[in-house]
Amino acid sequence: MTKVAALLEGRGLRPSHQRVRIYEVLAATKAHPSAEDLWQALQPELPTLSRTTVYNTLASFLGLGLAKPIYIQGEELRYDADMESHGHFRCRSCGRVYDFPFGEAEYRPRLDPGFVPELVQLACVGLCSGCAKPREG
Amino acid sequence: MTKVAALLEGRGLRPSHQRVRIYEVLAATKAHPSAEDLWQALQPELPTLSRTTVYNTLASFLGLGLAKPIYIQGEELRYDADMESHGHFRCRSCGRVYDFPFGEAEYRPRLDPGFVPELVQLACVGLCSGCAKPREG
DNA sequence: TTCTCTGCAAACGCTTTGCACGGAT
DNA sequence: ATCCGTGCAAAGCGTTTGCAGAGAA
Repeated sequence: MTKVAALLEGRGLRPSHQRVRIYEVLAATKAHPSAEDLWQALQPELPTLSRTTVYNTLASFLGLGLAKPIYIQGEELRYDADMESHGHFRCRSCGRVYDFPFGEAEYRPRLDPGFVPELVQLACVGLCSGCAKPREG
Repeated sequence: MTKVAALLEGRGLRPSHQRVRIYEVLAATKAHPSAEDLWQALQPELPTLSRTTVYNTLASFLGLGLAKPIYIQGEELRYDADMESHGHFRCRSCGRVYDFPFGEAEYRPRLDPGFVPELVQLACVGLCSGCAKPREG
């Protein structure tokens, strides 16, 4: 039993080959893949894998706290197996999404009394270091 | 010529009755309406108004800096005619979206060197004052 | 056998596009 | 007469749902 299989089983999810591989691919990347990205990445080794299974599996991961959804400006939903609190920076030139650290404490919103924040998300759009200075370097 | 008509004309947009009314309804609310919301709100007075026109018009407003798009956790796109910088709080119980003040300066993300943020968005999900303490008051 | 998982196909909700009519310049 | 604006209908995209067959327990 692999580590990932044990992890899934520990959350009450049967560690099917599909689920294990979807989790492994998701956890191995920092590219914040969409469902489609994951499906494409797995096509070579699992040519019969259906998008439905990817969607189903990702939905289970979200419910079980194994992954977080990343909503970026009306784009397709992306997923992240890194459960640490962090912000996301999307480069408007190359489209890549980068993490950056942030403690929720330092971005505490100035809400009216009685409002209870449960989730604080910080998102940036701009130019990444690679795209901002193409002539330097 | 009304104030709104002049505003639209000043941006090079012909102040048709539809456009003027869409802008007026958008500017008069703090509810961050979706295209569908605006279309519904205008049905009584403009029963022939099409959704397409609402979408077209809102797209022009965005392009001309007359409104801002609000992307909330995979929900339908909402619009805001308030161009001031502010965060959005969505109550997960009642679904309402509230503004809260924030200067981008106080939420400056800790990005790696070379990254150039152009837009910083802070979004919260939680319970609003009305839903957080239903028994008090 | 029973129950979950899988995956095809169809439906779905929001948004965009193609196109033709109509009204303004 | 020429444009731009409008609005119907259809397409598009990401995602969800219905259902039947496959596979594990």
